[in-house]
Amino acid sequence: MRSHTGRRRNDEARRAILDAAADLLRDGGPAGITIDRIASEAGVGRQTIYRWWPSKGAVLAEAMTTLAAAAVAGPWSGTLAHDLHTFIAATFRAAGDETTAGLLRATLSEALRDEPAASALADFTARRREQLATLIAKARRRGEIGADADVDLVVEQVFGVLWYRIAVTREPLRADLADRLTAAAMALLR
Amino acid sequence: MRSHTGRRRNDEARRAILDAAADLLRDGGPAGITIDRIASEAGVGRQTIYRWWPSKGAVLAEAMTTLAAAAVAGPWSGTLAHDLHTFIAATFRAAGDETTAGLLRATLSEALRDEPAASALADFTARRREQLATLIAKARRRGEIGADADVDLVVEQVFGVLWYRIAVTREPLRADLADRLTAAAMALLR
Amino acid sequence: MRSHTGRRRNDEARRAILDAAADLLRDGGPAGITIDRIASEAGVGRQTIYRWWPSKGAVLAEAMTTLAAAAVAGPWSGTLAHDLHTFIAATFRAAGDETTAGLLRATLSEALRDEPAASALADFTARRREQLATLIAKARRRGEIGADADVDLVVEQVFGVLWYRIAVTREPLRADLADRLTAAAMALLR
Amino acid sequence: MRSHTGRRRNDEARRAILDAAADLLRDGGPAGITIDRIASEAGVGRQTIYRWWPSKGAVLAEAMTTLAAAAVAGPWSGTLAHDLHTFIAATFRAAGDETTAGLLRATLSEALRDEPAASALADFTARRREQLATLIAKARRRGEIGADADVDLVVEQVFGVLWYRIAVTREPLRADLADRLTAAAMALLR
DNA sequence: CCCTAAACGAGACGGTACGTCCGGTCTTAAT
DNA sequence: ATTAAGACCGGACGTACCGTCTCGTTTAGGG
Repeated sequence: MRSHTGRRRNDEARRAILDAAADLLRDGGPAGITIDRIASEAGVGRQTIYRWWPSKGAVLAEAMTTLAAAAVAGPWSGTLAHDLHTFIAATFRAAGDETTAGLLRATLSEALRDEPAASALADFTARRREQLATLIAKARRRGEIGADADVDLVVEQVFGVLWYRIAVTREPLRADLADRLTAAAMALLR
Repeated sequence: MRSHTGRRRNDEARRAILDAAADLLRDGGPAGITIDRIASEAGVGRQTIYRWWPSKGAVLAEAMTTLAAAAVAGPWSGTLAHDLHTFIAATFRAAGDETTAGLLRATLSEALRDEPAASALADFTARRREQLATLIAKARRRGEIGADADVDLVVEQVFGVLWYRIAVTREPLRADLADRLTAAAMALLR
Repeated sequence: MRSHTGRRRNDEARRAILDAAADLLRDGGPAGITIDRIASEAGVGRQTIYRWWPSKGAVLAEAMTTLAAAAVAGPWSGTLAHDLHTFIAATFRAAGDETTAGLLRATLSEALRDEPAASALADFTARRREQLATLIAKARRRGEIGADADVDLVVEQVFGVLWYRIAVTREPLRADLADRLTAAAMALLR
Repeated sequence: MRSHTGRRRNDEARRAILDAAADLLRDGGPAGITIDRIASEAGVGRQTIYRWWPSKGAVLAEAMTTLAAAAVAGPWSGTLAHDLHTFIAATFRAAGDETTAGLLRATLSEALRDEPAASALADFTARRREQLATLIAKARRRGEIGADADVDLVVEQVFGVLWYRIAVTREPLRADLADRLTAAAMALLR
């Protein structure tokens, strides 16, 4: 039994909801996710979900963000080729996990039809792109790459391939794909 | 009023359904699409849809395929750099059209939760990848590119960036993006 | 399993709904009645109820009318004293049955907060008053009662006492009450 | 602003709650009454209501009792015909007021589905019946009426007609109805 | 030429999920 | 200890869709 927190938001309930969303995705796939099921799995009233999130997609997006935030790469060596590979490989490894992949798919599916989910997903992905862009920008400041390299395109290629596999082809994200993408990125950045 | 065709499939009804799906997408976005609305917009009984398509996603996928099939590139010059640009630019131009983009989004959203839609989308995208791969393979046979070029990766990068923009960031697909992608692809293939 | 009737209203479903409402009242009292429970007890989708009745109260009112219509009095002797007693006794006997009484209470409770139920109840009770008034009017035409007798008041007294016991005091409707009411009515009409 | 009374029950809050219940009834009818609304209209926490009343119906019943207690009849002349008319006319006048009528309806509606409200209503109506019965009993002791008069039935007829109009037909309680009822009662009592 | 078979528009049906509203319980922080 | 505030769990409400079904109509094409 969860203990009441009076007129403050109950953080245990919040975590129970996010966990329940992730659990249900792992078991039933994105189709079987409903607010009802999340609520009953979390032992929570439906209203408690609607009090804090505007829609199902927003819950999924937050669950996804939480899970993905756990998967940070590093440590950084200071060499672009190496750090790029570290970043891409870690990203692909995390996204390749079936629970996370399911979460990404379900969030994307909601985002495609629900505005709050769309902006939550946009925030999340923008932050990820920025991380990668920052990594490359540092290398540029170190003089490792040319001033005219199309950094934004490389960034979009990396995440483009990631999401294309996750959402469209559902091919597994194997480690060698990260290697090949890193090689291509280095070739383009010089 | 549409005329009855007795015990043969009524092709006018088929087209009316696909048109209605596209129209509804244009007006209301992917969220507002329902079988009911497609049926009543097309002046068709719901059963007529279920008789010929297994699910809403399959209707959307066919509507998308029909629309996308109209947008063929060419003519081919026989030079990779030029033909690649022709292909990518035509593809991006077609996908950049708001009706088509909505159709892609809606189909993807359905495909993420519905098996028939998923395989229809997989077929469609596989065919597109194959077209691009064939284009490049011809250039390889002509000796324009190295034998060890990572053709599949280039193909995935092109469509990855396309779908990433369509589905995730919703940034417009401007012509210069096609240029930059072509340049990057040529750099990787050379 | 109930058989489909295509695009015609399914009368078996209608009866199942009314029966379910009556059954639930018998078992659980007016508090435990919900549209959900009626639907699942009747083996019916909730929408099927909303398609044909504007509110829960309207369902209850129809169930009540159906049940009450079954309880007709008679035969008529042509003597006011006797026929009045027949009518009142039959009415009280029917209303005294616990299922019917529960239905009357539940309908009244809904009618007090829901317009469709209120007008359904008003119709039903108006018809009942009219039956009694007609009975007395015939006796007047036969010269059994005075021309200046306050017939409407007698009618209201009879049904007033009935509903007062049903709704307010919940005292049982015993047979001797019908006798006493008949005697009082005859005294006022004579 | 209401002043705190520390660890003693705040009687101003009590009155605010009863007033709020009556106000909401006047404005929105019995359907729109909720504990939430009563609380916020009274500027009171919900728990303060539950601390002192077992249910919404009990609040309504107390509000009703309070309002009805204000409407006392009299003065008494000592003649049955006159005093009976005084009582009935005052009762009907009070119940004919729309706020009071709404309160009676709402209380009855709750009483039909909620035990505490039912017994509060039973108490209230029993007290009213007793008042009328006492009035008639005094006349009997004075020898104004026969020893075998069916006093209880007359009492039930008076309140039966009152509640029947309030709850079932919603016809207005006009003054002439009180006159006719008094005449009928006198005729039955002799 | 008729008669059966299939396709069609229509819409009722059994279900499931939605998002809202309310009831009754609990805790906090202020008085 | 009582109060205002408000989060919490539970559950009913009325709506929107889904996918299935049957009806009555229309035409095609085989006997």
